[in-house]
Amino acid sequence: VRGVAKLGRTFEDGRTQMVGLLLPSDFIGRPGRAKIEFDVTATTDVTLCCFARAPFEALVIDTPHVAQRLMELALDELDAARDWMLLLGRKTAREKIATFLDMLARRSQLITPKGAGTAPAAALHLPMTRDQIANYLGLTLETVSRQFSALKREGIIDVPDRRSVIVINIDLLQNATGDDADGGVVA
Amino acid sequence: VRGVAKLGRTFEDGRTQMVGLLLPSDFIGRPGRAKIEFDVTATTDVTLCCFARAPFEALVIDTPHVAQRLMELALDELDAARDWMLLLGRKTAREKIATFLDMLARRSQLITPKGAGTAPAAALHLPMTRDQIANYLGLTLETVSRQFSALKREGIIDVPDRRSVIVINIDLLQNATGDDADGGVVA
DNA sequence: ACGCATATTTGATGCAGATCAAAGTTTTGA
DNA sequence: TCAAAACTTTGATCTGCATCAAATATGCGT
Repeated sequence: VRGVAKLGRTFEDGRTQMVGLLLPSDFIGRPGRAKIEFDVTATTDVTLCCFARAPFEALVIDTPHVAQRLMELALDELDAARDWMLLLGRKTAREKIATFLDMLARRSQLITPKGAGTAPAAALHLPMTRDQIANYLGLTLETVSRQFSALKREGIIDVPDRRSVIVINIDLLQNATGDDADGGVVA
Repeated sequence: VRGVAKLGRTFEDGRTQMVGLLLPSDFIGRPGRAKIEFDVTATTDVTLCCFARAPFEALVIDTPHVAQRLMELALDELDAARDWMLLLGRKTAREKIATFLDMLARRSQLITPKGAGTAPAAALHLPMTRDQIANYLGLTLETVSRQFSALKREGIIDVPDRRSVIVINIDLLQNATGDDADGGVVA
């Protein structure tokens, strides 16, 4: 209902990889499965809304719309997971950071669209530490820090404090993501 | 219905990443979405079963079980995608190859469980070229080839021809995957 | 305000895997 | 059966990111 949590897994030897971000309205767990195979860690104070399993499963079976809606959520998450696979498998450190910041920029624009028109110099709040960002992107915290510094040196972003980023040049940032520039229009 | 296809995406500069393998009984596309944002490429001859969108969407809305079943499929794929993220983000080349072979070994055992008991020296058929394996694992084809050679040198596998792998020592192979050894039993 | 704990930046170095290059090997088709 | 094309292996070298290490900044409790 409220707060941010992360979904991840840890190897025996300490390596960790975050596989998803849980935001308000997301679900944890699934009907028909007693356990989930990932760690869920709250990154802020979190308010949960719990359902007892048996009644909830009954609800899913009885109410057509519920299963339908859950299916849509699952498919959305699947698409997001696949985008993330692309990032983890093929992007460079710089592209990963740029993609991450661009994602935050887009999301915060959705949240505060009345901000400043096309939103030049939007200030983003980072919801996590460098360490957590590194886990999310499949990097180390040092590399994350270096890429932040590099983007700052190039005048693309500014980092006034450790939890904020100001995007100075969104075009250059998007260039650095490595994604296709066009809107995906294909013949 | 029949055959194997891959789901992936290609960057402008030629980099590609496969994000999923489509096997018989998997779905392509989703209700309520006209396009999908990934490439679908057949790797073998394929037989498809098509549904017209409008009637199918009506079916999903009307029939409770269908949405429920699709949700389960989507959630299964989501779990698989997340496992894959772990592999792409944090595993070494050796671990990726071992994981891939172990996955094939498990799957082929399901398909031919009557093979040879605990299946020592199971011969696996590789459904793809080194190049495609590399795309799947976020590696280059040369690295894939080298890791195959290394595992062969160590006597863990044998590679009689380019489309087959014989697992000589499944325990050593699983050790090399980097996954937890235990069956996931936690207090 | 002070000192400690935690987070971040920056530097130096090493290595895994990418890239470049060339030599096999298997398949295809005439 | 032979040549051409496609795929694979192997070698040499390079590079980006991890790792190791230390200095600096920030926030927090007292």
